[in-house]
Amino acid sequence: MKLAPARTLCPDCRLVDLCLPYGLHIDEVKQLARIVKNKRLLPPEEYLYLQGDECRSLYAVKSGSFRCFISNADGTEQTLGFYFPGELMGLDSLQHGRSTCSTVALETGMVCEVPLSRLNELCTEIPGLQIQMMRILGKEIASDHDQIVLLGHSTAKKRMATFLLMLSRRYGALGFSNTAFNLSMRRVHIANFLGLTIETVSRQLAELGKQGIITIKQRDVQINDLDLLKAIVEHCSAQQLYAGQPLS
Amino acid sequence: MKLAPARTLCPDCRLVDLCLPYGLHIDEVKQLARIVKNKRLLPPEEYLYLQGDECRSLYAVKSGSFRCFISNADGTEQTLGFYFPGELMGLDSLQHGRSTCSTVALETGMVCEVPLSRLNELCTEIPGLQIQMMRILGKEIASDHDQIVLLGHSTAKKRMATFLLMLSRRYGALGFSNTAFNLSMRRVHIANFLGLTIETVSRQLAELGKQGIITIKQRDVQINDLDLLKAIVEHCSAQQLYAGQPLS
DNA sequence: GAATGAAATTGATCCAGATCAAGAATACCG
DNA sequence: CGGTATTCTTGATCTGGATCAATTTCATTC
Repeated sequence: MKLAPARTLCPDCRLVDLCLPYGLHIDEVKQLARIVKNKRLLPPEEYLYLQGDECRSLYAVKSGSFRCFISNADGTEQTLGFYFPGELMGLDSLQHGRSTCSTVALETGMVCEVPLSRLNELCTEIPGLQIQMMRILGKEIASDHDQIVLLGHSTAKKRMATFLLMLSRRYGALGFSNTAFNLSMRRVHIANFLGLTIETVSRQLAELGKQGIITIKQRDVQINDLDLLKAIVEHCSAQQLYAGQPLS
Repeated sequence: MKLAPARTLCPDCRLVDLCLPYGLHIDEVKQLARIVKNKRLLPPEEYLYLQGDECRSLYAVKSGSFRCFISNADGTEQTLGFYFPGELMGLDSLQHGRSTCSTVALETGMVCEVPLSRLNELCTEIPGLQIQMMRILGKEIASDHDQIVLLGHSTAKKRMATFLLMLSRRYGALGFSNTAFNLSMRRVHIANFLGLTIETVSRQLAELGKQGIITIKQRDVQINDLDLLKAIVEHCSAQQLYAGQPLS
């Protein structure tokens, strides 16, 4: 998922309208580009930052995808989310200047580092940038809320369907197909994100496959019936949807 | 939980160091106080705003407590969190100017309304205020992450213990006792917040009572052994802690 | 292309917490 | 104060997803 060549600056970046500069005037974008430093290329499995690290920057995803997670005292992990191009990582460190989670590259990826001190200064000069920061933070909060609802109230099937639809929407927004994509994360990370075990993830994917709603081969996903997937999310269980008609 | 008389302005409010003005100079606090409007008194069960409402303000809790929740299509609710004095409600509406959740008073409470347009203006004039906003937003994100971890990975007992400790910490921070307090929410809201049923909440509380860790009578909670409660959260199940020694 | 190891699938069993079903305690109100 | 409606507790049973246990599939390396 490489969207832009490495040295592109914000004004020429394809992600300009999906990222921090959204809504800014061209000269404001140039100002912002001036404070962005250290574009960094990360190979798969490399950590961007670790839980507890001092963290005085935000990181925008330029290409690739990332996984953010919390390590518990008992050695287990909880995946908090996945990040795709145009999204801002490290927002939780705004609280104390220290990250409360770790972030790792799922595939080769590039990030743009935005030092917080410079960003704060620029926010006072460019009101639109401050508004956009608030929008991004509000969005992060709203999406965390969605995750809380998902983990608090849903069956395994609904969690799986919600996950696939979330990927579909985000890939679509980036200009990729919203019905055929490649999972950049392993089953264990999906399981971990959805509060399930890998066995359950595997079984749910298999069942969606048997019902013809998706076709899945390892990491390759093809969504055959987006509406049915949405129906699973809106109602509760897929069985109900099929009541009275034979499957497969 | 009435901390301050109704008409107190920010500079004289007891919550000044727990709320939005934290870290500001006295004249900056006065500037902030000038944009705060419509202190509103809400009786129990009254809604501050509804899911989907246009929402161009943030609301600081001055007294009382509030519950924030999302209503699902199937009629179920997910409680996202509880708000106590000094905390800021409505942060998710920063995304689109529309609230993604409903907020309701649990008991008689007072809120201070902070119009977003004025707040944004003031943030460009007072760098400390902008920093504080970022801190508050980062804190909200980090606490949502904690909730995701709790819902994704914990037994009923651990959820219950975590909940009690969270209340203990927050009441303590407000200057109240951190070992004896009154629950302002019903069992159903606790259940709903923790992704459990009321029956499970009731049973877990009863068991903590039998073990002598807490004493609970309806809404009155007395924590007898804070360390043991912490141990339940850090380890996994209380049974392990008691291995080998008779209970009660 | 065979050998090794990691990741994913599939099957069998188990259990924590949900659900169902009474009761008990408390609050509300005329 | 008694009657009614909520809210909470407690007990009995059930079940979705976890756990345990093989396989199978895929990726990597020589």
